[in-house]
Amino acid sequence: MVKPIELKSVCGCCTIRERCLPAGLSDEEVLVIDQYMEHRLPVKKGELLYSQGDPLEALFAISTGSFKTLILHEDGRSQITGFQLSGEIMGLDAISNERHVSDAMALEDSTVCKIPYDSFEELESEMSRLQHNFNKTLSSEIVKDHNLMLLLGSMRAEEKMAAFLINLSQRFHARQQSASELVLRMTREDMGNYLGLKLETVSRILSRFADEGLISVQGRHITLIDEKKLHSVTISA
Amino acid sequence: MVKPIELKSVCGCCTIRERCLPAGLSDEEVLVIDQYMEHRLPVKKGELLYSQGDPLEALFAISTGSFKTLILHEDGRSQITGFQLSGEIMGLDAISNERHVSDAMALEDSTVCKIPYDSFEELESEMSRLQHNFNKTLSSEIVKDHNLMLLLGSMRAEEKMAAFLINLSQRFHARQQSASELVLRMTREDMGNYLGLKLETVSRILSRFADEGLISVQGRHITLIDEKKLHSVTISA
DNA sequence: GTGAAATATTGATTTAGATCAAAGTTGATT
DNA sequence: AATCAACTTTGATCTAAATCAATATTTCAC
Repeated sequence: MVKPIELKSVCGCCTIRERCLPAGLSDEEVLVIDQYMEHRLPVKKGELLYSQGDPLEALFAISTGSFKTLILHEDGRSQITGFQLSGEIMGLDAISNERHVSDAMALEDSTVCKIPYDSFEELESEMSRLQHNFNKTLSSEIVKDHNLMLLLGSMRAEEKMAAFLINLSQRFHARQQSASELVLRMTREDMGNYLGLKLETVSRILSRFADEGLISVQGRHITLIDEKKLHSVTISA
Repeated sequence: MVKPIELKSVCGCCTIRERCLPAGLSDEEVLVIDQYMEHRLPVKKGELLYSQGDPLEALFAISTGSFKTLILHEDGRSQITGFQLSGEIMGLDAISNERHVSDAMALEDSTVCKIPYDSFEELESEMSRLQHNFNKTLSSEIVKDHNLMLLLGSMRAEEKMAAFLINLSQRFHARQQSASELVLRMTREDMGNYLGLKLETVSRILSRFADEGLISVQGRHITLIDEKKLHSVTISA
């Protein structure tokens, strides 16, 4: 009889291991991290994983599904700061003052892996590779945010929409999903909020792109038809 | 004769020590970090500390003066991602893929302290307090960026300008400078770029604020007169 | 100190996207 | 399968900010 190896390691056998926090770690290291985590907790569509003001207890990695994160202004306005897909880490903005400053809402029925932040910092000091990864994770978030600032600050509506679709396409592709058949999980209003546009503008521009043969639109199912042309929209008025 | 103590520790005696990377570290720890740094390197107004594409060699802390950081889009557009003051760390976005993705330009004659990134990561694994601080530093940058997204995505021009002035005022105040007498080091165009506005709009709104008695404007010297009213501009149309 | 270049202000006009409004469409729930 | 609520599309109109344009002012190099 063959002896089962590492039955206990959930991360070790996870299909997204190399696109998640344990990327590049040894099996032994992953096994250690594993012990501190809660794996694949279900979150129903529309549920909040955490909200503004909650004390930081843990970081979350998306196992399956997707989320939106948003911050609230005192006058009631909100800004969606990102749409997160599998392998992406949520809660990073809470490290700053040990309280969440954003809400994280599931866009579909999802599962997340949870690691207490205290444990995480301990593991970090024991595994320099984990520390290195985490610095990169945080830095990538900053780069991503800066790119969104460029989009929000200087792009026109069509350019924003094209950039958004291309970005989603690339991220789906990295997850072995189709790069051209996009199933959007967010509303037109969410897209607009994220891009600094009104929902009507989002709708109009999707229709226009469809008229021009760049994409086809059936509700939230969008097919990229001419990705090259779509890309050219993002770099020229 | 009195024996001088810790003559070698530059950070140890630095007036901004507690608002900089060594915040909260022991004198011994600071002394260690000190050995790896180059202190108070001068950077002339208009000079680039690093630019997009440069390999990440070091992180920089501003000792005196100020900088703007900006990213460039392939079509020539740019977005200023921040204005940095003393004690703030620059180069964080380069950790992600070990290359700078932004330019950092001195807005006035300035001095910076430089720490090689390799050394920094080693120090981090030896000093858990430093690691903790650095996680917070990176997270704060993310929070700051998210707030700018809210501004760029959903605020009107007047609200943006008011929020900008209040933010600068607070940061000057934290540095023992006047919270009401602001000496701006950036052009109207820089402000506009940062806020997603054109320079004419920046100029007009400053004039309007002055007409309404909220501020007074003499070129780049701006005095906040009615800060309460100014704040109310940021939370209501 | 002088002149040129860079920066800032103000006015007139235009326009991209917001707002207001009215149907459609989708999908969840009973 | 019917119903209701949430979401989406499309049209007409409005408006905040951009653009175009003309001076004014500041700054810096010589």
